[in-house]
Amino acid sequence: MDRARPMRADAVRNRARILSAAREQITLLGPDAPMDAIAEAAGVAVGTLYRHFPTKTDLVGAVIAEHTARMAADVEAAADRVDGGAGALAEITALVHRVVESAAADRAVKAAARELGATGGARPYEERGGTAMGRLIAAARADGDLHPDVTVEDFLLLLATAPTDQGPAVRRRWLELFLPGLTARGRPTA
Amino acid sequence: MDRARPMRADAVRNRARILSAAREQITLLGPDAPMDAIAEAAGVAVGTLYRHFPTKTDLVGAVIAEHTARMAADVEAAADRVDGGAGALAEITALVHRVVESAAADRAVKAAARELGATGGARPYEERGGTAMGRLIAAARADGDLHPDVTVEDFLLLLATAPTDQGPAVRRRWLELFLPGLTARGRPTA
DNA sequence: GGCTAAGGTGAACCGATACTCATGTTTATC
DNA sequence: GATAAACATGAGTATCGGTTCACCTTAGCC
Repeated sequence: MDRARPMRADAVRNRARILSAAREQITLLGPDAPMDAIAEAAGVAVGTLYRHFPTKTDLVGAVIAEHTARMAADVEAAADRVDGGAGALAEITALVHRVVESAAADRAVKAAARELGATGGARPYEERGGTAMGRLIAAARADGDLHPDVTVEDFLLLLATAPTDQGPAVRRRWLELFLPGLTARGRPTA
Repeated sequence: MDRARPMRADAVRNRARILSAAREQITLLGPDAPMDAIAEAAGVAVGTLYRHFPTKTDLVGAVIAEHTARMAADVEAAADRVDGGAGALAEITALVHRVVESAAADRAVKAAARELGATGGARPYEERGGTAMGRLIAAARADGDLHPDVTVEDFLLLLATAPTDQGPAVRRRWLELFLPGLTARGRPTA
């Protein structure tokens, strides 16, 4: 593979512009942002857009794949810091706050993805993030800071249900209510 | 007011059928269920549908108003039981489970309402529900079972973020994680 | 039973939006 | 700097869904 000759320079540039414009316009106009608007924002004709992404589902999928990759990298970095001796629970708490804010910023993109059934190429990143999250959970549990039955799925649930359509203050309050259910002190083991 | 003569019998019947069909079709086909599908399911022509509800927003608004009324009645009943001597925290817990399941059943309707900005005539019911919820909170706090800083808004946040797009088991787990943040034992007062 | 206003009908209208394709332009290679 | 393969263009197509309206039907009252 990789037999094909490299993309032409202008094609590379346009592809990047389209991805950026898609994220921008979806955030601005909502999940139903028209392809025409995305094309115009990218400074490109619709036909070009469709050359790079044959379908809107493909385009949105590519945008969430980028998002997921960023998230996964953040989780991995946190797990690495914990391996380096940092406090696991503190890392998790800070990470969760960051990830939730990040999800809120891209909430329209996620809505578009759900609406279209777009998974893009996000799957591998999801797995990497999940693995790293598992490391963090194990470390925090070893410290005795996390309730023993807490799993990666619980954190995905947290991520999936965070109030992304409200302000940061609401999310902080929400986490203040949610996180105790995950910690050892917050919820009795019984 | 109420000066107008009563609705014709067939009009009353059709109105009810339309509301029922709307709920059914939106649940079945998603938030974007076409008006034509709703009309057909109601056994009525589109024109009739538009006679009763001039706009899709009005129709969806009427459906969520019904939903909200049911919820509010449930909250008030619980508050009344607590006034009658029932345990406040237990009532709240059971209530929250019921309300969340109910919200899950009508999740597509709520999505449609959000999408259209339809508030319908739900406002008064929201207020009645809020007032009753306040009574429940006060009672539970008096029992020393609820964290002192918990408000009605916190419960609205819970309701707004419940994972309605997943199975009941996931919601049970989610509540298991969330509720400790509201109780006195679950979260340190410090 | 006949009258009339309230109610019902559904084909047609209209705007929006994802997607196509015939044609023109540019990059990269020799 | 000429050539061919990539790439870009954007007017046009197809479809879909909310809404309208001129005309028909029926309930309810005398």
